[in-house]
Amino acid sequence: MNNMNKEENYSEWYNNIVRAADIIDDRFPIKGMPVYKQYGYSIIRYILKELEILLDNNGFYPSWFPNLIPYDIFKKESEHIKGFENEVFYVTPAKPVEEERDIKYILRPTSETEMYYMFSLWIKSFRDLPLLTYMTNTVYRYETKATKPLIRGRELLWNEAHTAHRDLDDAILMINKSKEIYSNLFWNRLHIPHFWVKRPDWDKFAGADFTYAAETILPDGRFLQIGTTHLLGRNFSRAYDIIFEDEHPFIKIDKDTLEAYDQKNNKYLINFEKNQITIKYIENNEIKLVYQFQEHNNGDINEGNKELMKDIENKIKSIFNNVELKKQKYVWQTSFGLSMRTLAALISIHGDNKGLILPFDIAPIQIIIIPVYYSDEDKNKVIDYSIKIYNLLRDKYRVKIDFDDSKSPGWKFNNYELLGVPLRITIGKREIEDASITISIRMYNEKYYDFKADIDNLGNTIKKIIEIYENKIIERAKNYLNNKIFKTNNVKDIENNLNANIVFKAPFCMKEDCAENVKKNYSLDIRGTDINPETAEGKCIFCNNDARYYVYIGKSY
RNA sequence: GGGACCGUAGUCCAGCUUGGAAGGAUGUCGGUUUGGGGUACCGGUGGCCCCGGGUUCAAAUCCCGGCGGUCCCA
Repeated sequence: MNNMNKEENYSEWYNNIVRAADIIDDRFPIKGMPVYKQYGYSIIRYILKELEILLDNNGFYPSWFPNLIPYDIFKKESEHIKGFENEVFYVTPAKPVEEERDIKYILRPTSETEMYYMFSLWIKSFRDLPLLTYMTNTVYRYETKATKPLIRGRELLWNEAHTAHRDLDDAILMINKSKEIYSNLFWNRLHIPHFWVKRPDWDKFAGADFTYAAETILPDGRFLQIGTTHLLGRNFSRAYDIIFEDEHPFIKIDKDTLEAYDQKNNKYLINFEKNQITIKYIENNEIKLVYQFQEHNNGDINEGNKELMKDIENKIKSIFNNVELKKQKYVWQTSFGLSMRTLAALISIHGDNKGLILPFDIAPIQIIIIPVYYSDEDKNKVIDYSIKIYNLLRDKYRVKIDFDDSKSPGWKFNNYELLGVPLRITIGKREIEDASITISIRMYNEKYYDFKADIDNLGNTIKKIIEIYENKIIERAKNYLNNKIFKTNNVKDIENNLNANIVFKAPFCMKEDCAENVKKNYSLDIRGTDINPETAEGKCIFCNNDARYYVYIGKSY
């Protein structure tokens, strides 16, 4: 290993550790397509398993769609193709490509298009909704820039979830649910500090109405997106004809009719705002919200209350002449994904100069038993005793004894530290003599911390020690972001800290050309606003236009 | 999109400027030793010097093209 100093040179440390700890082997001769080795792939499987259990518990079911997508199906949604067409791998069946029409298939860069083609065949009734499915798979994007194992590659191992809903409200609930699921995984299982931002419009997923992203910050002060969730609205259902017949019709009233009606009748309160039309109905001197339609609806009005709906349906029909009642509706959709960048974040944030540090649940080896002996006579006793301990633990934990005679105990200590094994049990003459064991905890940048324990109450002792171990990781994770975000109202603070390995939070105008200037002048990205935005009373620190919110600004992967 | 640097044993690298017998460390294998924080020593093993073309009596070395990688800037 060249450099294992995380503080000194994070990038080099990272590249070294993913190789040394047997996560990946990137000598496979295609750029951005490393081989996942047994130890790394095991960790990945434990992470994905935790995620899949969470999805299953929330009503999702797994599915598999082919790796190839017919080119003409891929091309249906115009915004989507704009975002991806320059980075897809084209596949042709044993024939040289001369023109575009020779391209038959693409390797999926993400699965919206192929899945939604099928959704349109599957979804016929409101009873088919919501449709919730996920797929753990690989997708392919022809990255031309620098690739980095697990962070940016041409083959991307991830889990993508796709949903279809009756209405906007239900889709929004799913967006929130997806954030909960991901944050649950990040905080409770993996202890990865993160926060959610809303991407600026110019940076949202191609084909989405909006995109939320879970961001963390790596030790070098750059953002790493570890999860995203998109409100797809009805952009894809329109392109792929995902239409269902609903219980109630929606009511299409043209704007002129509504406005004319509003002026001569005060029974219905019809309110036009910037992006929203609200219709309220007065009954028994009570004002009830009847319809609300936002820009997503694009002229269609969603029902609120079911019973009221039928009633209103008839009333509206009797009042307006040119009202159109339709039960055929386009579904509302969301999609969200979580890639093995999660593992990159886990390695980068928890790891130290000795190697990996893994949350207990996802460690491929949770407890390593290392026998220590000086003579053949001792050896037999020590190994018998080790097997005895192993048998006490094997049902509950992933435990392993290292019998390898060709490596010294010291070598093994260092090796399992590198692999991030949480607990180590050392067994030698001393332990046999007083029927004890020595349990040690993997510590951040320090030697293992030793505990002496009796065999009698081993189960409980181990449980307590696991708790100590986990709490140490959680404690560090909680404090991790404290010094990484610099909140400021002064552009000088940014200029003076461009090389400080931190990100900034500052009032920003949300204009794309201003963001382009920031990129040009400082090489910083406008990453997005908090999910619950922090109001800024003032001016954009870059262009001095009005700024409504604080946004996150920094370098990113 | 623009630029800089790099590719030599499984790994990390020296050699290239000034063309002339492919080197070291590490790993790996055999052995002795050692073992509670990467034991030490001895012996062996391992190379289409990234690929293709060119210049030359002669190319790891110089030139052109490609492939692969690292980093910086937009």
